[in-house]
Amino acid sequence: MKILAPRGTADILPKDQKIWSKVSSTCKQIASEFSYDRIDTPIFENTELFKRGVGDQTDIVQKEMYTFKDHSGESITLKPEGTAPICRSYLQNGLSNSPLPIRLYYISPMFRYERPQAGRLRQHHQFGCEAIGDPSPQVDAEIIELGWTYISRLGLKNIDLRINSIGDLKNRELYIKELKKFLMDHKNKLPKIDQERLIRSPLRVLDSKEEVTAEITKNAPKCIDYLQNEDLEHWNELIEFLNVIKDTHTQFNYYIDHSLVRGLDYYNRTVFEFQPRESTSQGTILAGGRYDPLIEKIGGPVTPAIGFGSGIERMILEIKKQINKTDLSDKTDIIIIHIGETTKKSYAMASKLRRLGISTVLAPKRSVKAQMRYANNINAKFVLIIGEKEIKSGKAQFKSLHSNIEDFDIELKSDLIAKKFNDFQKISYA
RNA sequence: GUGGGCGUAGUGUAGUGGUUAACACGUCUGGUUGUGGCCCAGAAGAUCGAGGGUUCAAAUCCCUCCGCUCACCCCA
Repeated sequence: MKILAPRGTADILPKDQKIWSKVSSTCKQIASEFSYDRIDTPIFENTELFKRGVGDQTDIVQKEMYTFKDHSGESITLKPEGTAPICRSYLQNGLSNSPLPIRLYYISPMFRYERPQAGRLRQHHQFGCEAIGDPSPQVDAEIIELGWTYISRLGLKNIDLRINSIGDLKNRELYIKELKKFLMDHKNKLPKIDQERLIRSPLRVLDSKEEVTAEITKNAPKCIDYLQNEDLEHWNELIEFLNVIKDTHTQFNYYIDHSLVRGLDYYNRTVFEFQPRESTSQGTILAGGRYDPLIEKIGGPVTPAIGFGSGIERMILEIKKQINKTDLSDKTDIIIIHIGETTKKSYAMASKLRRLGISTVLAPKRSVKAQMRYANNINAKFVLIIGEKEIKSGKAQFKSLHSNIEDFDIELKSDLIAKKFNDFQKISYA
């Protein structure tokens, strides 16, 4: 029986490493532009953190966590999301004593026991940013702009921001009551699944995929109509900020989505998602919101905060969908072809060239024809041919496989070869 | 957790009861003596996802399991 990777996990193969490192270096670059500092928290945490932070009744905690007891009987959970651990670390390490808001980002694997499908894995990776300690809408705007900058820097087009406000707990309760009342009036017309949802979590009826329901909820009461005082002010001001962002980023586009509700308990006020315009069901590539109640829930002082998480695998899916597939794997700069009893000397030459920063391989010991074929098949840029003749004369043939540079002889000195190679590189980019 | 589709060489597919499972791409070798890409010839590579059952005979029919995939639930 072959051993396979566990369900819902994936190897990141050599051919994909280049795009992965491109995405993660973009994360770091953008975070740094916005002055966010990196933080890493452990892969696992005490289970209690997620129960209190994410919410005991959420699907994530109820059925999706990788939870186990360690040898001391402690209940441990592989992190299903990034925000609660950051807040835990923020409290534990006294980051609350730094000038607030503090700006943090992370890149980390996440674990959720779910049924895998396109864009959904049991282990996936998230890039996330959190700004802790500032209640004002300018930070909401900053976080959203950061997310947008990240997306557009990766070259993605046709991505929309959906945004909504779910206010605070009090007006949300009031709103839910009104929404329930409204939906009850149409209960008989609702599909079974939404009748159930109406009882379990009425907000979910809003983003139902049933057409009948969508038709009905068009006229449903809207959450933002129930915002009051500071919540309303916050919302209105955020919209102004969004318009500022729109003025400075040509492709930026947002729309208010009254059906947008998020599945984690800690959110309040601002919630948002970035989604490709033509996306399937797992299309959301970046999502977040304000989570002012969270830190208090896990035992800290009342502390406002906002952030987002972005799935790297989904991001890469979207990049692959949108951007022409050029061969992204690294190319060999020089391959050395060796004939006769020159293998040791050729080996030494490869070694020297590498130390000069040139990606070099020694061709496998086969016939010259086969070595050349190999050189071509791995897409090497140049070939250096070393035979007994060359060792005697001290000069070897240097040959380009792609450009129309003519073959020529070059002295068998690594620094000269390296220099020549680098000169050619410059020409080809000019 | 629920429901649909699918598992045949590295990859993509054909084959729907009957002799050594086919094709394309990829890989390797060769097409005289030390030169790639095109072309030609050849080779290697598959316990037909696993286990069980029906049958004289199973890749093909049935059952179970595993995996992939799509949708739902939910989410990045």
